[in-house]
This record gives sequence, C-alpha cells and structure tokens, in this order.
Amino acid sequence: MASEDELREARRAKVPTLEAAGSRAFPNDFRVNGAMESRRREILALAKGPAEERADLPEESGLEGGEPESWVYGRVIAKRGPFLVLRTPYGDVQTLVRPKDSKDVPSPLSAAEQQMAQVVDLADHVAVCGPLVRTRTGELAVRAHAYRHLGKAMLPPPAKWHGLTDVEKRYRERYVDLWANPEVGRVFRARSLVVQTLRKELDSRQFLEVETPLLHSVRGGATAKPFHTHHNALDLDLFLRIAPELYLKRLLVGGFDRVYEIGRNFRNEGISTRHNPEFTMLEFYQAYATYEDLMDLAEAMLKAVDNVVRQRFPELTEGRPFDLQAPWARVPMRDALEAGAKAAGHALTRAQIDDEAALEAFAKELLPSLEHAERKYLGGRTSHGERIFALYEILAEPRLTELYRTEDGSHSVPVFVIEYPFEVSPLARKNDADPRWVDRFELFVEGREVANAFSELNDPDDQAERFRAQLVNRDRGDDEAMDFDDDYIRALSVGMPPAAGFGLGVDRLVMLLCNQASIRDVLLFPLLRPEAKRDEDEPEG
RNA sequence: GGGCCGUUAGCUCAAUCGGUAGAGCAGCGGACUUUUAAUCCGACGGUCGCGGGUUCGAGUCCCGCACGGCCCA
Repeated sequence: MASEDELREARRAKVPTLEAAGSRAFPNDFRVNGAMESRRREILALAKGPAEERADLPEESGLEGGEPESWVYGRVIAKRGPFLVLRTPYGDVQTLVRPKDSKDVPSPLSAAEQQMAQVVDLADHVAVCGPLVRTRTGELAVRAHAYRHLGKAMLPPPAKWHGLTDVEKRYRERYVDLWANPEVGRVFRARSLVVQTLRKELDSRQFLEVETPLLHSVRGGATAKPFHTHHNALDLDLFLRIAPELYLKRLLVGGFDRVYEIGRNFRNEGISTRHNPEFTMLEFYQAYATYEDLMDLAEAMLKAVDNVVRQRFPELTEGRPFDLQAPWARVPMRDALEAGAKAAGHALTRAQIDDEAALEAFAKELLPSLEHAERKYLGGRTSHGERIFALYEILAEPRLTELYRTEDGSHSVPVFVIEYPFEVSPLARKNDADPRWVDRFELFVEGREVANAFSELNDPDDQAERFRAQLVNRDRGDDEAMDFDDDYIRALSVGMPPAAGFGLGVDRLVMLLCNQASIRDVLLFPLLRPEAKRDEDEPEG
C-alpha cells in the first residue's frame, strides 16, 4: 500500500471502528471553554519550561487517584511508544494514551475509548483528559483517562524527520506547511502582530481607518500596469487598483484630516522574491503636516513595531544585519551621491553635482564603466534632476548599507533619503525655498526601500499639468502611465488642505523584520501557476 | 524575457560508464508498551514531470514542453 488512494483507503477503513465505538469520523460535539483554553496554554508553558517546574509532578506509577484532570487537544504529530504527541497553536504536548492493558498497567480508558485509540492515525485531531504526569526523562505528559476522536485525517502527514521541504509543495499546500513546520506559522503570527501594531500606532494618533475601492475605472496613484476586469451589469471595464492614494486624498478634501488604509494592491508585473502581483500597502495621509513630520512619525511607528516584534519573536529577529533602534540617518540625495561616488572611487564634489554641465560631463565619463542596463538607463536621462537621481541609484543606493551604520559599525541603520529632484517625483510638492527639489523622502532599511512619502501636491492646475504629461507618456507607448483623473482634479479644485502622505510595503517590512528572504515566505498564499491538470481532464486532440 | 539548477514511492532522498528502479520514514499484518526520529519481525508500495528522438537497450544521452527554485533584466 503506498499510492495516495490506497493510503486514503487505509484511513477510511478505520471509520467503522470509530463508529462502533460511538464516534463519528468528523464529530463536532467537543466544546472548549475559556477555562479549558487557558488551562491548555498553561500546560503547554509547563511542558516547554525548565524541568524543575515539573519536578513536583507524579510519575504514572505514583498516581493515587483524585489528581486534577485537564483536557488537551490538537493534532497527532507523533506516536512514540504509548505516547501521542499533540500539536497545538502554542506548541507540542505529550499525552500518555494506553489503548490496551499492558503487562503491568491496565488501561484507564473505557472499552470504547480503547477501540478509538487503537485506530488513531498521525494527523488526526484528538482530545484527551487526565492528570499531568512526569515521564522518566522529566518531560510532561497528560495521561489519558478520557479520550475523544475529533477529526480524521484522510491523508498522511509529511515525513516526520524531514517534514515538508519541497518549496513548491509548501506554497501550494500551505495548510500542511503551517502545521508541519511551526516556524512558518510563527512568521505569519509575527506578520499579524506587525499589522496590528501599525494600526495601534496610527489609531493612537487619531488616524481614521478607511476602506476605499479596489475596483477603479481610472488608473492612478502610481505608475504600474494594472489588472483588467469587467462589471457585467454596467458593461464597464475596470482596473484592480494599483494604489489607494487618490481616493485617500479625496477624503482629505472631505474633511477627514487623518486617514489610513491597509489593503491589497494589484500590479500586473513579473513575480520575484520581492514581487507578488497582489501585495499589501499601508498608506496614510495627514493634513497640516509636512514630509518632515512624517519622518518623525515613521521613525516612531517603526521603532514601536520593531520593539514589539523583537520582544514576541526573538527567534525570528535575532541576527539581523540592521538596527532599527539606533539613530536613523537623514540624508539629502546629493550628499548620498557624493558619499556613494567617493566609496566607488570617484572624485565627485558637491559643486559638480549642483552644476548641470559638470554633472553631465561626469555621467558621460562614467558611462563606459557601467553594465549594459545601467549605461542605457543613465545615458537616456536628459534633465539635471533625472541625472542626479540615476547617478544616485547607480552609485549610492547600493552602498547605503555600508555608508550609514551604527557607531560601532556592527549594523546598518535606516536611512531617510530626502530632497528628490522634482523631475522624478510627479505627485510631490516642490520645496518652497528651492523648487528644484520636492519635499519627499524614501526610507531604506538594509539597502531596501521600505517607504515613500511626500508633502502632497494640492494645486489642481499643477496636478492637471502633470496628468497631461502622463498622457503624453501613454501616447509614447508607456503602458504604466496614469490616466487623467477628471474627478480628482475636481476634488482638488474643491480645496485639499495642505497635507503629507506616506506609503509602506507591508510585505517587505515583514520580510525585513522577520529575516525572510522571499516575499512568498510572508504571503500565506503567494500566486503560483495552477497545477497541470491530469490527462483525464484534458480534452482529446 | 535570459541564464543556471531541480522534478524518481504518500514524505525525504539514492541509483557508478546507457544494462532487471533502491533506502529511510509513513501506511498494512504481528510483537512490544516510559517514548523523545520509539524498537523488533514480516509482507506491500513506481506513469522515474510530460512528449518525441538516438540506441539491441534510456531514470541516465539529445530535442521540445510543463511546473518550480535561484540569479539577472
């Protein structure tokens, strides 16, 4: 017996035994209450804790009767001798289940319970109730004086020693991965805590959580390729949103001074270890604030998130190469460029950067040493601002991690890069003192972009101008360009208060905080191609 | 989109130069019943990802495809 069907059949064959013993294969009459839940948690803590705390427990042979009995319940993940190991959300607990009388010890279970326990399979759900005992090696076990079958697993679990390691299978069968590999579940608990803490931080600052449409008839808020869909009754082509930005700013117009949304966005792009077509972003907008206020807020908020996650999940956060609690760097892009160029072995002065002709000459000189893609990118930039940005991206961004470090040099620190050229920031407000730059920052942690924020553009004429520029790009074949959003211009015309806005990739933040190399490891169900259908399902020919 | 790697039993993996596909675990039958990957005995378990080609003979060599992983764009 080994084919999947045969393994399923072997388990199905045990159902009549369960029924003869008075249990359904899939009963739903086992109720837990708060007391049982907290008791189970206590027992798990005791099982995991130091051995001294279990020293007072009697051994099985020392039981006198009348000891308090407790329920534990979970999935059977191992059978060892007379022990069944149950996996619970809080860890594993041993149960001592005697399905037969042995030479020295009669089974404490009823005849029906013995029958049920004899046909238990790995991965079944069961509950046992009994006194706590100490095993010969000082471990805790719950000795089953009562036994309940709670649910049959018709398929076997992964190999007990290696577990489920096939990466594709782990993603496709996450429901197995999650219980078979406890560290996987831990990442998603940490993710939940990250989101919860972000909410708490914003709620405590009087931000209002809102939900805006996912179905958009106009592309906007970011430059990206959208997914297309269709509403039948209205016969209307729609896009899945690429960003909530324009709706959230309409709410500023409407008088909600502080709003945020944590939600899914969809971008019709390739898949990689850092990209999934649907991903979660936090965006928030605050009236009467500038991007500088948001730097303070972002730093406080992310330090709080980091503290909570490190405290609750030390095993996930240890050994990270960056330190979020150290002072964060705030660096004008031109300073980062100067430092990056120096580190790359180029003499590039601030005066050269600020001088359009000098910078163009430097770029021209640099071109031959670049790889094809970078050469094409830098060579194609025509304005001073675009050139500063391209040189920054090529020379400085990859070196942020080495340039900005803790005092002892042991960890990288988060870097706010500020003073972006207006040419590369179509939605951001120009700086009042020097309109070459916009009031914008991007936040980098360990060299990876985590957040983007700026003082918002609320001049409807300026915004209309920038939409028109997007249309020109569209005509040139740029299928990532935004649409002209008439209603958004009307909203700005009604009057949007001065404000600043912030966007953060939640998936990437979780990756960083929890040391996960792939975005798929922080998404419960990453997008995969469907499995190939079996031959019998395919049409002939 | 490009390059490299992978796909063999339910799970984890072997298979030498191209010569009858193997092991551990799980499952099944039995023994044992304080185990820590429990142990012992026995029998069972295969569309070698899919399709073509070369060959007397292909898991192995060649071509194509599918799915996945990593790197690059």
